[in-house]
This record gives sequence, structure tokens and C-alpha cells, in this order.
Amino acid sequence: MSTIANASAPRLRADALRNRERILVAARESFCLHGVDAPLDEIARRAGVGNATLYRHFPDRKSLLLHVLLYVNQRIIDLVEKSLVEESDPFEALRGLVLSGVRERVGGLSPLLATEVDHEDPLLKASKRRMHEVTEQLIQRAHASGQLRRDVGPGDLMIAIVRLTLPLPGSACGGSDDLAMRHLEIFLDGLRTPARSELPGPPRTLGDLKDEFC
Amino acid sequence: MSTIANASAPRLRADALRNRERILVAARESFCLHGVDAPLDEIARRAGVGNATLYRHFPDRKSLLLHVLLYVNQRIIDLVEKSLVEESDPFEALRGLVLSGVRERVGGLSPLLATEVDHEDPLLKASKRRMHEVTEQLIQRAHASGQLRRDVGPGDLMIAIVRLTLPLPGSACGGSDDLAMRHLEIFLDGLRTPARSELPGPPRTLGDLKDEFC
DNA sequence: AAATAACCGGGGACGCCGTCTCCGTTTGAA
DNA sequence: TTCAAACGGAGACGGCGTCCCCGGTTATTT
Repeated sequence: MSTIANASAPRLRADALRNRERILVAARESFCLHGVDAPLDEIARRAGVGNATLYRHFPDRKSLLLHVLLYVNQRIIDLVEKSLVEESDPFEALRGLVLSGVRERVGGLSPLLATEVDHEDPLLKASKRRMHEVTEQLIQRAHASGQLRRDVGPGDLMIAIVRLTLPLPGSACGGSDDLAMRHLEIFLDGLRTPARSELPGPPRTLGDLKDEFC
Repeated sequence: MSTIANASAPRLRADALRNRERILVAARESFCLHGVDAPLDEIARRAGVGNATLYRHFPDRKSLLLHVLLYVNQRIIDLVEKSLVEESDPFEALRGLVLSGVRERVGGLSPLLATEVDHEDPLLKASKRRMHEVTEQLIQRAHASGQLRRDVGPGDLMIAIVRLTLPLPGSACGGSDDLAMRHLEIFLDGLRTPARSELPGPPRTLGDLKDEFC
């Protein structure tokens, strides 16, 4: 399933593998809903699994966090790669990224990166590097086509996606996808050429994001 | 200072009044930074005040929360009212609201409304009503001038302001004001006539926000 | 189908942290 | 100067999240 394979996995038993997947999904939902401090026991409960099982798979919160991030990142990368080859209109490809950002709850999950995850972890670094590559490509193509205003960079788009898809505290995770999409559509309109205003500050690159985002 | 006066205040001593103000400001910062669960003792410490003093002024977290919201709401209302009389260009008035939203950390504070505050509190209700009135006026004038696209409502603007000024978890409160302003500027460009796309769903009114926002 | 090893799950001990109060001390008001 | 109001630090209390233990269960292997 994941292109970045966990190399030396000692062959998990069938039910163990299934539980591992369940835990990852449950953790994603819980973290998205209750933040990074979501009780691990509740994640286990949501996964339909004993808490001991969770701790067996992921020794501590840090480890669980890392693997949730890897899991999610990979899904987004897959979507963007697909968009790069299948969508001929660069600006539509941009919209594709935005749409998948909404679907994958990027906003809810991205804050996890700002916490105690190990940014030196080789798997995470590789995942982030790949994410950077594909989004850069997306932006470059949109620029080249003349549809995207020149004074914005990849960092601007990524941050905006995160912000506009953040689950508003108090509302269910992804309970207002249509609203988010509405506002992202307005934002996209603002990104089109010709530019209607002068923006303060320089275009943001992905380097400006400094470990805080995908 | 506040137009909605706390009626039967039994005359606070000078230092008590000063401390009350300090606590409100510190609470605003802390809530903005660490969410609604920010430790009250830390708020007291940040205010340079003993914890007992905090509990003397505000018996419980709920009370503190309420008064922080009233405090902040009032400041925003004042700014918008000023903008309504002083700014002749309606779209510039809109930008004024956005700008003050950034300055007043609306994004960081608005989530507080989604928690255990009493939405039946008469002071809060009055404050919210007034906030609705002035923002409605702002939007109507922008619509009337023909500068604001017809398929957006006040609710769209308010939610976008909240979202785009949300403090990104892990970064200091208001540490990226310029970035937020940049993206709000792009969003404003998307709001201008003529509309560059068809938006999904109906224009959002303030009623659609249902207690979740100012 | 039986044996074995891996895996599961719930209960509960431990420790941390936030809440709130007590009381001796300080400070503003008259 | 006098008094009441306000202050602040320290600490008891309680809740909750983390993590381990161990008896039971399920998948694999021959």
C-alpha cells in the first residue's frame, strides 16, 4: 500500500496487521478531532481494540504520531501524482490538490507536525521531500500556463489549504466540507491572473514553512 | 471603556481593577496560544498575579471565558463602527474589518465560543447582536457599491477571517500576521466583482453561523 | 485436528497536573 | 493612622492519562 515500505517488518500475523491499520485510522480521526493530546486509550477504544494492543504496536505517542503522518502524507502524494499525469489544465490540477486537501482533512492533521515528532526521521524526511517535489511541479506548471498570479508561491497555497480546511473547534471533523470548498474556491479566484492587488511580502516558498507542514 | 457596562459593580479598588484587566489580557493570550484548556494557574502567572487573585475575580473557567469574549468582541465592534463612519470606500472598509481581525487575533479567540460558554447570557447576546448589525451593514454597503460579488454573504467573510487568522499550532500567537494578511488579501481579491467562478452552495448569512462565531 | 506461539483485552496501579482554598501579609482608601 | 479590601504562595484534593500484568483467545504449522 505504501510506496515507502517499512523494510524489516518481521511478518505480522493477519489480525495484527488488520488491527494496526484500524489503529492508524482511529488515531487520525481522534487527532483531527481532539488535537495531539487525544487520549491513547480512547483511540484504542475507537479502533475497537484493547489499549494494550495499541501500546504493543506503537510504544509511545510519538511513534503513533509519526506513523499517522506517514500514512496520511502518502495518500496525498498519491493523489497529486495522479493529478499531475491525468489533468491537462494546470489550474484544474491545482483545484484537484485543494479538493483532496479537503477530503483528506489536511487541516486537521497538519498541526500534528508542529508537535513532538522527530523531524530527523529518515522516513518522514523522505515523505516530506517527495511532497515538496510534487507540489512544486504543480505550481510551476500553473505559473507556466499564465493562469496563476506570479506573486504567490507553493508555500502560500499550502498554508492556505491548511488554514481553510482546519476543523473549526466545536464542529465535527469534516462537518463543513462544502463550506471549506466554497471559501477555497474564492481563494482560488484570488489566485488567478490578472492580479487584482499588490500583496505584502514576498511569495512564500516551501522552504519558508520550515518543518511545520507536509 | 466598555459600552455594555457591568451594572452593579461595587466599585473595585484601583489595584483590583488593574489586576482584573491584566488577567483578561493574559487569558486572551493564553487561550489563543494553548486553547480553551489553558491552565488557569499559568494565566495568573502570565498576568503577574497570584492564582488566588484570578479565582477571586472569576469564580471558574466559564466566567473567565465569558468576560474575555465580551472584552474582545467590544474592541472589534468599536473598530468596525469607526470604520463605518470614517471610510468612504465600502471595499476598503471591508479590508479594515479584515485587518482588525488579524490584529485582534479573532482566529485564535473565536473557537472559545464553541465551548462551554453560556450562549443565553444577556451580555453576550447583546454583544453578538451588535456585532451582527455592524458587519451586515458593512457587507450591504459593499454590495451596493457593486465591488463585492453577489454570491457571498456576511457569514462567508466572517468565517474566512476566522480561518485565515487562526494561529497555526506550534507557532507563536500572531507570529505570522503578515502571512495571514497576505492570504486575506488574496481572498479579498477573490471577493471582488466580477466573479471568476461559480461557488458551490448558497451565500452564507450570519444566521448560518449559529452561535459558533462572534 | 492438535499443538504452539503470537496476539488480544480489560483491569488496575502509578504519577502527573490542574483546580481551588486557606491564611498570613500587603496595600489602597478615608 | 486605621481598617477593610485585596493579594499571593503553598498545598490538599481529585481526575485522568499512561502503561503494565496476566489469563484468555486466535491464527498458523505439520
